[in-house]
Amino acid sequence: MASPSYARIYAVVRRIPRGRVATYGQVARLAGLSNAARQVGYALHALRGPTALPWHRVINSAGRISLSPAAGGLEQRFRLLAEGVVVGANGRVSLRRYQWRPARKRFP
DNA sequence: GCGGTGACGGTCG
DNA sequence: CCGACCGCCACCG
Repeated sequence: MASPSYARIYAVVRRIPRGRVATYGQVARLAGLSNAARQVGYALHALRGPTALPWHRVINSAGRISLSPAAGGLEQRFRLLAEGVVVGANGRVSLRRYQWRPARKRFP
């Protein structure tokens, strides 16, 4: 990770509980960043390769897997299903049921 | 330094 | 429920 922003982003992603999901924008806000949803996607993309980070728990605000199947969307779907998150054939996930809702929003 | 780009998001038709 | 547009902003060639 080259920037402190990435570190913050990764720290938030790491807190997403198993079986729950968070949106890119949500991660950005929780990381104390602003209008940085796009950066979150970039930070995750920068991981490339095996990682302990639960990157698959991050989806877009529409409640869908944003990553193309070939680029990893398939794996993401697979991982989510493995932890009990229902994913529709079109990559659809019910935010209503699975979105992570931390007790406190943002950190001081 | 500049312009294109994208694992985004909100709005509008 | 789409798709088109636009605002955003760090990366990369």
